[in-house]
Amino acid sequence: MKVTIYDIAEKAGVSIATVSKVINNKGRISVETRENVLAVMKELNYRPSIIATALTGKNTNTLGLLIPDLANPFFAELARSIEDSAKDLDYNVVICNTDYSSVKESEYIDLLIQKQVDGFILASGFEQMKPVETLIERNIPVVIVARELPEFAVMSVANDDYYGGYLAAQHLVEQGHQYIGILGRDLWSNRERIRGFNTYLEEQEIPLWPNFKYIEGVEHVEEAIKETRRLLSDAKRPTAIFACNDLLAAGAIRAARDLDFEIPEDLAIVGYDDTSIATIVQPTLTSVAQPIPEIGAACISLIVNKIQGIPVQNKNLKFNPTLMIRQST
Amino acid sequence: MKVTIYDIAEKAGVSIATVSKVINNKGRISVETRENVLAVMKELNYRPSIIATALTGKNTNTLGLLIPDLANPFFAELARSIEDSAKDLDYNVVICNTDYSSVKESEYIDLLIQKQVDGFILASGFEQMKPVETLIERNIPVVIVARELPEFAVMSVANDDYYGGYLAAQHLVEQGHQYIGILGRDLWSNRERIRGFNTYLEEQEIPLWPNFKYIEGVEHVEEAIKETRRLLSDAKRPTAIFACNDLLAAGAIRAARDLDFEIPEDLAIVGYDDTSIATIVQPTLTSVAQPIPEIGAACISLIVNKIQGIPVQNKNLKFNPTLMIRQST
DNA sequence: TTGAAAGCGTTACCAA
DNA sequence: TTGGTAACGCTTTCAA
Repeated sequence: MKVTIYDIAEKAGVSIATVSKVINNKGRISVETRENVLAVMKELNYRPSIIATALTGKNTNTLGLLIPDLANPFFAELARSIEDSAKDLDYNVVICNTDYSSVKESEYIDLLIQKQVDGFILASGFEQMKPVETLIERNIPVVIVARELPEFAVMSVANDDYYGGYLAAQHLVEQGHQYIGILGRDLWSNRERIRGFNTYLEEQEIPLWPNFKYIEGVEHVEEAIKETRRLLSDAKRPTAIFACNDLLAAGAIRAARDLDFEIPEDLAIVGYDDTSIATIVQPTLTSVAQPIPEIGAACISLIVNKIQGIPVQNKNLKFNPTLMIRQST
Repeated sequence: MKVTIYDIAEKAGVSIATVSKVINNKGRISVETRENVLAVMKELNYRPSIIATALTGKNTNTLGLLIPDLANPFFAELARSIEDSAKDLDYNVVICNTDYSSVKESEYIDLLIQKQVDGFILASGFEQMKPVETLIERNIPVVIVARELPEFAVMSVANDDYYGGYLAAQHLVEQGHQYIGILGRDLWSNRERIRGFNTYLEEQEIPLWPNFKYIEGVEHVEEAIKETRRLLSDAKRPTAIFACNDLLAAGAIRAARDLDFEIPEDLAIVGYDDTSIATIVQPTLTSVAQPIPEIGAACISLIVNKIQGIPVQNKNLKFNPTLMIRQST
């Protein structure tokens, strides 16, 4: 049923080798034969099997993307921008949700290796390094996005989390806040954000939040509500909150309003990622913006160059975040 | 570098045919040989190449998912639930954004056919039917999700849009509203939702909104803000708005508040999809809920059964939406 | 119970 | 400029 290179060869009265050459624009073929073959291909609506092609050692033009959770708007927007950029270069993306689970990370990597994807874009947490090492050992192109792995010589794309945290602190302090709560899960990128945040406070000789706790669990909004309640019920409550992503910030806003705190008068809030959430919440959310489309494009550009053997100068791209000031501060 | 069936065969001192049989649990193999081969496979960390397997006519265990826009939380959540369910059955999902573009729909379908995906889940608009017909003619499994194609004998999974619209109308009318604006793009599902909505109004002999216009453009929130402004500046302004998705509803909320309308006192708003947005906005949003996890699971179940040749009784699944009442009404 | 060999749709080398 | 053919890694049929 399916039309193969043999059908084309037969109908065009040439060998399959010749057909293969015109498909790939290789070798020397007379104009006539080429046009003839092309015509037959069009007539029969021929499409080479990528499967068969891949078996001979060529690429599958497929990339694996490991992401913690598509339902988190930041990752959805990142996945979207990666997919868009991939399409421009004729690549497809297999998206896998890991839920921050090391087991799933490892399973998916195994599976996608089996499927012979040309490269991996890792946006998952990877607190566990073994699967990534496997990739590197096997010399499979990898780009890490939204975090860094200084221990490895892998390509990476990220925003400068440290600087983003620094920006957030600076903004809040300039607004007169001294006592600032922090909301975030225990992830590499958040640790960086908090490190940048605290650095600014230290520079200003402002004491750090005394009983900071990382948030557990994946239900961002719910967790943030719970934790914000705790912070606000403190004897000496914070006048501002820095949330390590917009979802957490949305939870903080909700909790604050439930307790009849006015934002930003009684409590200022800064989020991170500047996703669509930031303009949907009320009041709109001041948030540290990552240039998501640029990040996505950079991932694809890095990995495709690597796949095609094109040397790149800078293998570790870092974009500057910017502070989007809105009503919440 | 890569370990193949030949390596296993050699090291185990058997033929590749034997190895293949133990891999697939076929034919009759002595316990000893089987265990020996298994041991060697484990030792060499052997993984069959899915590419090579596929070339022999077997499945790729990969599904194509065409979605209009991952950045829309409804589709992100749907994609996530589909991916989750797929993983449970050892399938991977290639996610493609179409931006509601017929050209992209068609390009992606072509490409994924070339890549020999085992089936397609179509959540994109498909106002243009040709690509879908191609799939059907080629006898490639397809399930349509979030809309129906009564013209075709394809499998489908959806919520009952007509009933969802009806529910929304009923709720608003019961709250005393008579003059209700509608926000929605011109899509099949929205036409159904609006049809259901209007049916209820007609049953109650309430006149329909006189100058209804479908919304254009993809920037949901922005478009909704613009259109809501228009509605609210009308001489006889609506007291309620039914938005065909939560993003539009969020835009309506923003526009209303910008104009100092109190919600729900001055303007009630009902959304659709009950995505995470509904509990993030302020006030929280009354929304017609689709059972997204069930819908995702149903898609995968239908298509995998079809792929594996397992007959299914009901090829067109319809889930009942439910109304989640919150602060906006 | 095991294995030889053909076949899946391509590519690429080497001859012609 | 063209074509024959081995090779890619696996499955499957048929013999042994």
